[in-house]
Amino acid sequence: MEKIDLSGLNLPEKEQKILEAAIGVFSEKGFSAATTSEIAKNAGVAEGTIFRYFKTKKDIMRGILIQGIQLISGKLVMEPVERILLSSEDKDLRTILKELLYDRIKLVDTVFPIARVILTEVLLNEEVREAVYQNIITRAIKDFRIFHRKMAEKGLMRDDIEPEIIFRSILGNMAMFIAQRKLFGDKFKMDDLDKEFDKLIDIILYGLVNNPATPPKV
Amino acid sequence: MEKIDLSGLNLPEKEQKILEAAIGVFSEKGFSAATTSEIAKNAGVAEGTIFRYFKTKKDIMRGILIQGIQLISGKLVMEPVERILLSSEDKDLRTILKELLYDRIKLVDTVFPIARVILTEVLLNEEVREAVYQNIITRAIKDFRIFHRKMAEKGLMRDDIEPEIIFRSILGNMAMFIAQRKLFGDKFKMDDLDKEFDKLIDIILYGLVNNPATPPKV
Amino acid sequence: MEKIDLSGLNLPEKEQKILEAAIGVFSEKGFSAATTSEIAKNAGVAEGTIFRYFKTKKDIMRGILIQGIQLISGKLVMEPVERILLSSEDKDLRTILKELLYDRIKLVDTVFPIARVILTEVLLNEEVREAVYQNIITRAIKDFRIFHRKMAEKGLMRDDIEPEIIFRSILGNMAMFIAQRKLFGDKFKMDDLDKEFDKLIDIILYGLVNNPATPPKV
Amino acid sequence: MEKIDLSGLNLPEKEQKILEAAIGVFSEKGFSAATTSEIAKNAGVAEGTIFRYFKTKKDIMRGILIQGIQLISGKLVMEPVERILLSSEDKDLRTILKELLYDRIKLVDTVFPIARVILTEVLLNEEVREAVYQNIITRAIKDFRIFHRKMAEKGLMRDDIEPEIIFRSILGNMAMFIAQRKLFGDKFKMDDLDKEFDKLIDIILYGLVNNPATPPKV
DNA sequence: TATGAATGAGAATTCATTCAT
DNA sequence: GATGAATGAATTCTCATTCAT
Repeated sequence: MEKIDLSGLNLPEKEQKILEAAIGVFSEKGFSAATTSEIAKNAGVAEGTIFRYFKTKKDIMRGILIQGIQLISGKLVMEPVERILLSSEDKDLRTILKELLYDRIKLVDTVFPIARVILTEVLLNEEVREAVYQNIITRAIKDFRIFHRKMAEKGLMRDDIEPEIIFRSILGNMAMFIAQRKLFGDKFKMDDLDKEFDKLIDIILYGLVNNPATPPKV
Repeated sequence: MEKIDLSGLNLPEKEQKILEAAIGVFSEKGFSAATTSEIAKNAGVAEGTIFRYFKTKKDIMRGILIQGIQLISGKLVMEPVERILLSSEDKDLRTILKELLYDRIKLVDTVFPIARVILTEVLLNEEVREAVYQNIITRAIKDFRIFHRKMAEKGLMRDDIEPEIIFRSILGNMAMFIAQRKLFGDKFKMDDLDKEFDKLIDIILYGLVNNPATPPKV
Repeated sequence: MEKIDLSGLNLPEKEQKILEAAIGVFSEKGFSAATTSEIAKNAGVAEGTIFRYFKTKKDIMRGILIQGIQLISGKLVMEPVERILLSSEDKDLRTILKELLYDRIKLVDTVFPIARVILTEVLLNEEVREAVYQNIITRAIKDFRIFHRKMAEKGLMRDDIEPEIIFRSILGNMAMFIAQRKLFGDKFKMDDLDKEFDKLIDIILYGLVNNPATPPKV
Repeated sequence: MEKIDLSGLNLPEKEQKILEAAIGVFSEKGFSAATTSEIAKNAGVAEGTIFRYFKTKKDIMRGILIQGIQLISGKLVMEPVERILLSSEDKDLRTILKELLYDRIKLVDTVFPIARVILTEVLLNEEVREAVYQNIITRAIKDFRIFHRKMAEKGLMRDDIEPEIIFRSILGNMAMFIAQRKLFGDKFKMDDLDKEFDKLIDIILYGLVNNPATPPKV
């Protein structure tokens, strides 16, 4: 079972173990099909112990979402984006994007289980949707807007379409790329990761039209 | 509750009712949290009746997937794509795409519940993933390849990147667009659908770079 | 285990069996210490069956209280009292009381388990107290008031003390008599029931003072 | 929460606190529904500490019963009755009874929680019934017999009925009076306590018959 | 001695599935 | 075929009790 490391969060040892185990089980079976008995076994604690840390099974999910959203909106979104925004002064868009994507995709790779838990819940649960929107999406969009303005001012990014829509497109491209790798990875022969990235970025940057003005790919 | 119409499939009346009800309940609660009792109530049959048509609850899901995949790969993928391929001789790519998307998005709108059921299962269930891959994805890619070759030959679509990747990009853009509308629809003020489509297509076609060669949008 | 017969209530067969079993178990162990598993076993049904008839264990208690209060306020209080009131025209108070007590005590004997359940709950549960007060006590007092007025008019019952207080005294005497028999029955050698009744009534009628005017007991 | 003071018993401080807390919780919820965790919280000790003083939860109940019975049979029964027996030489029965009742009822008022615990257990538990019988009832009856003989010799109390039965009647009257006050106190408008006592005693002494020989009440 | 985290047996409750009608 | 009452295995959750610190 894939395990995600929450040791950076300074939770009590058992709580951390329970959350990590729960992420694994929820990720594989979904919330309803997961049992507290299996979570306990995977966490290496007694079933009763779970309920000392989480009043109900639902509260375990809440715990995951809180930690997951924190993890994602912290490490995953805010920090690297700000880092890249600050250091991107003299790089071209392709380089920046590639750097960004590299970082992002590696990260998503490591947080895939928790991301899948969140995604499944987003599909089924209005409340979680709201939380994700408030805590992840709005912050990401805010960050992207700043980045977009900077790029647009330099003439590197189009300005005729709202940044939200551009952001959505980037997200869609990346999400599909990740989905393909994680869910159907064995079914597509892929080039090495670097070449894949170049193609992905190329599409994101220039679209699918055969444009003579398109600069040559790396 | 959203209801999907399976009357085109010539199933026995009760079986069809049960499937339609199950799609609704599975879509809202997920497979495990859905109860056969609620499905029965929504279908207007006795709980026992369900088990005359489906040996187990899992078999209901199988029934949905079979019908859903059939529905999607039939009405949703093959037929319209072929229609567009045959009639696209003298249209430019934007027109074709817009037509295609219009159709697709309307369709996805109507089959959203079943799509959500399939998507959730794809996330959790290797077996379903396999079925979806075999029945939907490969067929769609095969179709797209034909379309791509035609477009590339006319110089309307780039040829330097594999059609699978182009297809993935289109899919990612569309999926994100739909997800935004269906899951967070109340949170974004949108233009009217037509303008949204234009922007979406514009991004798909030309990417996010501020390219002087980009033709003016409608 | 003592069993009470609820067949006069026209409940569904299983519901009746469950209630009867629950009365037995609640009566012996109290509500909290009773388990649904034991109730099921005593009722001869599967544990799950209980929850088709009663949503929760608390609802079983509610069912008992409803049936019990109905039973008591119907058969136990209203009907016989009215019967005795109507037929008491030419009897003296001792005869009436004896008749009344005979009837009451036999009845209480048969409904002892349910009475014990109600009594225990009355001690612990404000809500039940309220229900008992509304449904049993007020009705009993109302009846007694009518009876008291009639007796007082004939000069057979004292009129210088509120009927509620007289009623309370009768109740207290009877309750203690029953409690002694049911809870400590093996510890006191008793005369035969008839003699016991005479003494009980004698005390109720004339008190404990050595009153020369006291008529000779039977 | 009502708290009973056990400081006269010279128990270790923590044991006393635990017993006092347990009386409160048992009295409100009954034995089974009470949790050791709540007892610990109310006692201001850790949950584990309870089990240093009492091997099991049942042993807490045993501790309460032992202390309670001791308390009742000591302070409540023996001492005051003896006091009254010794000092009653020249008082009439009404005065003696009133004095006795005043004392008793005040006392019962203060020990209501523990009395409720004992009563509930008496209803459910044969063992406790036995202990109460041996330690409280027989002693009380023995005392009352002495009192009764003295009164009967003076011609103040009837001699034609066994003292046990007279005692039972007094007890029943008092118990019902207390029950009404404690359990349904808010539902009956009462006179002031003194008048209530007079009526109660009047009924106990003279019964409910309209007896011309009955002396006028105070 | 006191603590309170951890335990796990046992309780209430749910629900897919069966089957007599 | 259709029904829905009955089932009981499985699940979540509680809580008395233990024990390392």
